[in-house]
Amino acid sequence: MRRKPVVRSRDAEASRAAILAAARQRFASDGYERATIRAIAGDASIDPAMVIRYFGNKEKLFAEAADFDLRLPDLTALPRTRVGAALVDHFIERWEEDDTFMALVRTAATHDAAAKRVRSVLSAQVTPAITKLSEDRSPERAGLVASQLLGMALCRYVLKLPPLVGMSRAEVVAWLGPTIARYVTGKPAAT
Amino acid sequence: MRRKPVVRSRDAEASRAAILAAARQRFASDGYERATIRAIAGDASIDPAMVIRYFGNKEKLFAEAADFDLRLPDLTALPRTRVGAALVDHFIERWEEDDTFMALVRTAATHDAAAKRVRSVLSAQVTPAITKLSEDRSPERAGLVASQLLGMALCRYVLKLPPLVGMSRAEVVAWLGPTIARYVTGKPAAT
DNA sequence: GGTTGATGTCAACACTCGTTGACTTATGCT
DNA sequence: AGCATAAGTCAACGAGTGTTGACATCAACC
Repeated sequence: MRRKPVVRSRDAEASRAAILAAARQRFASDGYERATIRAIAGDASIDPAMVIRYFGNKEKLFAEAADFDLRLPDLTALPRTRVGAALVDHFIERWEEDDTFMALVRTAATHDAAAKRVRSVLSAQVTPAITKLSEDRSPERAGLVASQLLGMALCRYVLKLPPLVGMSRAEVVAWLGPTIARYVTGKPAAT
Repeated sequence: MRRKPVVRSRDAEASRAAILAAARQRFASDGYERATIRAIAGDASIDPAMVIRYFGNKEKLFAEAADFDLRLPDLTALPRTRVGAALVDHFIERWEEDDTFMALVRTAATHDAAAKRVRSVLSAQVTPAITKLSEDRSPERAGLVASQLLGMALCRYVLKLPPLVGMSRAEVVAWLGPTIARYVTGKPAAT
């Protein structure tokens, strides 16, 4: 057995991390197809062959790069009236601090594996959180919440619709808060 | 000058139309990169070279295939209470009957020209319609409407989130109607 | 019937992609 | 020092891409 070296001029872990970071950025800004292994390797100042060595193939690299956590807070601790705004605010914060999310949504539009991943995030993270807050139909409620939050993310950060880009975070929260609140605990309109 | 033939066994117009139809379907289901000219030509039973002959290049083919009209109805004729539901219903109908829309959104996620197109649809078609209904801040209102409608389209038709796919059209209208109504004529929450 | 111009076919181009395998270099151990 | 192994380099592969230009074919005119 070889001990872990103290000084590592050739550091596999560092290389892996550099590739992963570059991959996230490329997937986020270019989508799956245009984010080439060569470009990612170039950003990380690493040979393309190393990318394959460390991750097997492009699909697996994406899978690892797009593995992330929504980190939803405990919403039951909040007064009911704050739940909508809190969810929107948390989501925007999470979106803006982590490229992974954008990479996932951009890719999900054209790549099936990524779409599958989004579905599993919904059912594994969003739906359970909402189940604690509402009495019935949590899956539908979670889907509705996703439709508004992902829609805002798409329009504001991917499509960059000018009116939405120009809005402050507080404005977005003020507009979307009541919508999300109604989706979580309210009712649909009478037909 | 040569007259227009009555019987056309070799019909340029028909070929153009076939290419355009095939292109819309491919762009809609595969996105820009994966919708190859060869695949489109194959679907239309036409040589790939003809695609270039008729449309110049792939970019121009997409531009023509993704040129479409939201066909927003005159909303001022409706009672205020029906505006939200009417907008949602019209949007879903339009989405389901025309591949062009899906092609546009799928591609917009990774292709800049397509994103630009979506922005121009917003400012040229949605914002004017909403200006007639609201007293202030129509661009922001239009952006909010787009965020919810495109978000639903993305989640229901592209990502195929199961709870949303399982909902009936009437249910979607009942849930989203009040949201859209508030974005068009209501106010944000007090901070 | 022969000519002409539009329509369609074919093969090839230059390029980029993901991926592979043989090779070289550096590092930590004995 | 010498060795074993991990880390990194390099060139190439086969496949697929958009695009081009030379050639063939058909329909309408003289």
